Amino acid sequence: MDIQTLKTFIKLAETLHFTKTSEQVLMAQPALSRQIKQLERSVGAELFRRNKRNVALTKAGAYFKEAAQQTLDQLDYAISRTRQIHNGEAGEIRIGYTHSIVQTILPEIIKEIRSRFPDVRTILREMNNNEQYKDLTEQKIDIGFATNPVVPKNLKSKIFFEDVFVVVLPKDHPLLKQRFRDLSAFSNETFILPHEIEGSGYVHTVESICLDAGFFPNVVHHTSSVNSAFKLVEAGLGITIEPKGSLAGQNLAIKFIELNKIPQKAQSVILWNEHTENEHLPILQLIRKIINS
Amino acid sequence: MDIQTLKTFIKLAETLHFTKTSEQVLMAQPALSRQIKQLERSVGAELFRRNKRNVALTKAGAYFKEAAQQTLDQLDYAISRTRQIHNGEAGEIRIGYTHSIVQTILPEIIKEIRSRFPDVRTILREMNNNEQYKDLTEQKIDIGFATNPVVPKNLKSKIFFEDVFVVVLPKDHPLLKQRFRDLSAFSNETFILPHEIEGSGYVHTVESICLDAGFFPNVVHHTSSVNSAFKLVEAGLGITIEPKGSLAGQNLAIKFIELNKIPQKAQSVILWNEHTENEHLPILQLIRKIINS
DNA sequence: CTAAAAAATACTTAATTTGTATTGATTAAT
DNA sequence: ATTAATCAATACAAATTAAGTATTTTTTAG
Repeated sequence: MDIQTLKTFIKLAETLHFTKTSEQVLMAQPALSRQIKQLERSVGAELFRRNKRNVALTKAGAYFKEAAQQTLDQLDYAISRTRQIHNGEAGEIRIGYTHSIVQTILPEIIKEIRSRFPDVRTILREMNNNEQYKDLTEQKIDIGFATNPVVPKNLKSKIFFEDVFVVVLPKDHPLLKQRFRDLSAFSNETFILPHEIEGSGYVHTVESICLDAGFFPNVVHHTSSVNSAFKLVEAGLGITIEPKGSLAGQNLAIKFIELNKIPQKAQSVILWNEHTENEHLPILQLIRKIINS
Repeated sequence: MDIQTLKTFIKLAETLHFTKTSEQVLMAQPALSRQIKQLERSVGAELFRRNKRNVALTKAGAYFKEAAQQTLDQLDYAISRTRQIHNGEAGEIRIGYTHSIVQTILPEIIKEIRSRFPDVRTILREMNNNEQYKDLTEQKIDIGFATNPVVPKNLKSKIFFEDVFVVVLPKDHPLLKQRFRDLSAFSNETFILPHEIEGSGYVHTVESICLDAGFFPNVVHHTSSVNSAFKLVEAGLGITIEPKGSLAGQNLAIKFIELNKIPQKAQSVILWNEHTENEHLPILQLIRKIINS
């Protein structure tokens, strides 16, 4: 049984006229007659009542017309939905991200994906860099947003945002009154290292900043969130080094000094697995457009 | 796009093995490869990811498999339901009947139809003989049960039950004490004619019974139901002539005398239109079996 | 009573699909 | 490391299937 045959049957059931229908579907009348007869045989029911001149639907035919129409509608929907999924216009995209990305560009990306691809469900999961490597490799997520990652060679990556590091100090810190020259002035301070991101080069990057200034940081606190690190700084328990963007929107008694002369930067990186199905290409392109603007 | 192709696709989506699937569906492997490729073209999406040795479903393919399965299930159901309707095993049958049939065989017939053809919806409508002729001709009902009908020649009919007429009298009627010879004894009585059934020969039949006895009945009341006729008889307002079966189950102060010598009988007749679709043939056959037993 | 119309047949032609043989490429085994 | 085996794709010929043309039959309209 052919789909086209069902469509033709429905046309015939509407016109109840073999000749007219055969013209509409661009085939010869005898071919139509045979096709319908064969359909009736394969369904196992008389669908039309013919009396040499008039054609009428039987009860069975009337029912089958409605049912076939429904079936075809369902199939049409399935096909277009399948095509959408193929084109990355539907389905779902699973995104892993580190906490700090939420502070920067992730909300905008999600908003854009939702408006451009309304049929795509975005599944978000906060995870550290290591987990992103693993899930990308196992194709459990489609895109990762990592922070200062050490990218495994089986994954592709692109830095899309770089931020300068700043030294964060309580607002009454004595060194704020002097002109800042370099980080060595803080060699005797106690350090609060921001959120420990496993598998990232983040901690290592901060350490290397200090080492470049000639000392190894005396870390006394590890915090899980940026804000709690700032709270500790405000309370005078130490100082910290953070990307400048982290300070946005807080209202604490802290000050910062930009480290714009050092080579280290806080990097936001997008990660993907090029062996994953390329359905998400349109979304990757969209993201590329956003992060380049 | 062919239905068989969809079935084959689903098999392949399950085995993920062209060669095995081709054996299962009894076709050569290259044919299967081509068929699937053509399916992918007509759907407009890559359904399988092949890398020269392994076959895997794409996201789109996984979705399409589920959707196609649903579609095929729906079509299967539609086909079997269509076939059922064709065979008279499903759908609906519309039955018209006169009041007096309810007294006799109709309940049994309905019960049997329901148990033998559970998927057939029985639509019952009480109507007089004339209405049955009209609705049968216009194919608004499928079967009619009429009482003493004058059958139009475009309809088929079969008498399935004959009842003797009885004269119904109040239990203290003087003539009950004498031996009954013939109806002429009641020539001076006032008559209550039972329910007026339009278009039937019913009234005419009763009249002819009296005429055969040598008088024309003096009708003073027309009643719509058998029971109210009996009530009037009980109250002494007159006598009536009814089929014997009508007396079943009543508990009034009335008596009856059988008219078993006269040729007139109360006839229950089944009517149908042979130009109607023959889907109801199995039901007609069932009814025939019931009324012959 | 004739002509037109509408669906079904008969027969030929065209198109599509299938199968066989083969290729290319990858994995497993000796 | 080389060979054998496995698996899907390609090429071409064969067969099946469906389509078209011409014709027939029956019914309705003028």
